[in-house]
Amino acid sequence: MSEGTADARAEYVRRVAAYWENGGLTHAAGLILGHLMVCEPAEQTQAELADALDLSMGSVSTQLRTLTAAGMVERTRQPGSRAAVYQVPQDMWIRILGTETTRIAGLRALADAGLAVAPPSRRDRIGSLDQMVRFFEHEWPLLEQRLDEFLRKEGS
Amino acid sequence: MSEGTADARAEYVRRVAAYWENGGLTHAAGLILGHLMVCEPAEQTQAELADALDLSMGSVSTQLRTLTAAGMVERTRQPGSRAAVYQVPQDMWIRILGTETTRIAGLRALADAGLAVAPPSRRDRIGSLDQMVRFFEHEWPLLEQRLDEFLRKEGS
DNA sequence: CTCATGTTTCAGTTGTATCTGAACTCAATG
DNA sequence: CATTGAGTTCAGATACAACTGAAACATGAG
Repeated sequence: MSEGTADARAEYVRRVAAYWENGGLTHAAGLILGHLMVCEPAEQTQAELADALDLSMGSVSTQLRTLTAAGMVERTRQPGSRAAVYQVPQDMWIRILGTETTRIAGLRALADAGLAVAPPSRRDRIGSLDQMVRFFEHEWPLLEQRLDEFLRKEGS
Repeated sequence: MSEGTADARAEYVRRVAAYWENGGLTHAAGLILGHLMVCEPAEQTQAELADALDLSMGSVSTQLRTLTAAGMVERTRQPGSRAAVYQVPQDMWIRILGTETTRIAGLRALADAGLAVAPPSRRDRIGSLDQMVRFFEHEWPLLEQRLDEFLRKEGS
């Protein structure tokens, strides 16, 4: 039965990896993320990850740096232990949603630059982009606010 | 001056392509999308796109199919003309936002599957994913509703 | 029905991202 | 201050996605 569970976990890890590959991560990064979602204990060393996922230390090192930079993994050093441990931060999703602001800003830049080069008589296309960006510039902060409230009410 | 404008447009097209490449599209698809944002007329044939962007007909054909499937480009056939023309639909952004629902559903599946394989004592990680998904399952439809209102008020 | 134009498909090429393994750096411990 | 284990870096191998060009296929016009 414990083997069955191990298989199920491995299968789950692959599913998570597949999901995130569509989201721009590499396969290895997805595997790490999936493993960190269900492993026991929650904190894992690079060696443990490499071993469990059958990846080289090099890959794990590189991907962990990417994931750490993206705020999807947290590195902590337990005092008195040489090895650093990695885990998914509790607020991973809040961090990810925070990056949406950057994407909206990118669209804002595209909309502004577009106005400058669009044929003067036919600005409807850029105009509709501008409209959409304005909507999100207004709504996204409100949504983040509601998320905060939601999480506070759930008491986590 | 008209050359300056042409250059500025080409530059803009590359910027749009760069933006969408981060969003998962290929370079060629991004170029097409960028061109269709500022070209005159707004409707373009495959041959015009291939010529303006220096792409092969094969690439254009393939990418247009992808973009059409994603709802980011619209194909129309003008009667009496053999060539089909392509353009960005006015409601492109609404269509794109509609696909978010699918992504949320994907996360829901991951959360549910995760509960089944997580170590019973340590469900906090999956729990926090589940929480986030619940939030968006509730909020996303409301956001789409507000978008509808917003667009109606702007009278487009 | 045949021709000409427009479009799709696909085998092959090219370019690039990813992974590995080995050499290297760093830091803690005896 | 030498040793050992952890982690990083990078050159080379591999795999894969994207693009091209040519050939097959469609469709409207004459």
